[in-house]
Amino acid sequence: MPPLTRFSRERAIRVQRIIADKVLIKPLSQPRVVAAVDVAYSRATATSHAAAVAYDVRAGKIVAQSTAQVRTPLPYMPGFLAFRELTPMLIALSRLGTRYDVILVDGHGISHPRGAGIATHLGVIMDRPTVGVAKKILVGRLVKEGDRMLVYHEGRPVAMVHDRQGRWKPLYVSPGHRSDLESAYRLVDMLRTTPGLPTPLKEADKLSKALKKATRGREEAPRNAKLF
DNA sequence: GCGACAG
DNA sequence: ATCTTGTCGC
Repeated sequence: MPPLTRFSRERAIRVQRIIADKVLIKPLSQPRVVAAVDVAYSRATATSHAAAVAYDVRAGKIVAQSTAQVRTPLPYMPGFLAFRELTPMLIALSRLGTRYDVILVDGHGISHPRGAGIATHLGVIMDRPTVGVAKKILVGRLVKEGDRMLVYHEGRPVAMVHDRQGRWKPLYVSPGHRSDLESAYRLVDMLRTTPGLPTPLKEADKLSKALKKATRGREEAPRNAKLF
């Protein structure tokens, strides 16, 4: 997609301040269906491969999945991930064709320099509950608080560490939108039955990589539909 | 100036 | 995240 405007760090920061202003922090209700989204990249063709899945908690299985492929618009810049991969995520989710109660996103929510990680962008733009699940800290410092580990930034807790008492690799769970630390953590804890990612995110990860592999070499990079 | 830095 | 062969460990 030929961008409508050139990326501007200053404008992006203004957008993020507006997004952060709209975040709603409140407990999640018990979800019946959990959606998850992930994006894989083909650097050589500048293609982004997004995958979304819907996981039925009671049935314990994936009940829908969808994908989207677009031209990667920007290089990765820490703090601005949403401007790189939000579009393919939104397209994939729009194609899911089933309802869901919350969306898991690989990346941070409010644990971000301006309180507007990709999970927060997605949640605010869709006005739906989202939870950020990251493998590495972007901002803040670790603080032990009783029996758990939190990430504090600018004087407030912005993420909770999920590490199963140090037996698994840690994940950093942060509210995106319409969720809070405690309920987001409990959701991830419920869905993380193996040492890796929570089941829905793991499935979205596998699907995005399978899509990438299936597309390798045999297709031109997506040109992205014109907006008008 | 130096170090940090989701995916 | 991606690229990429052989190699270390349960």
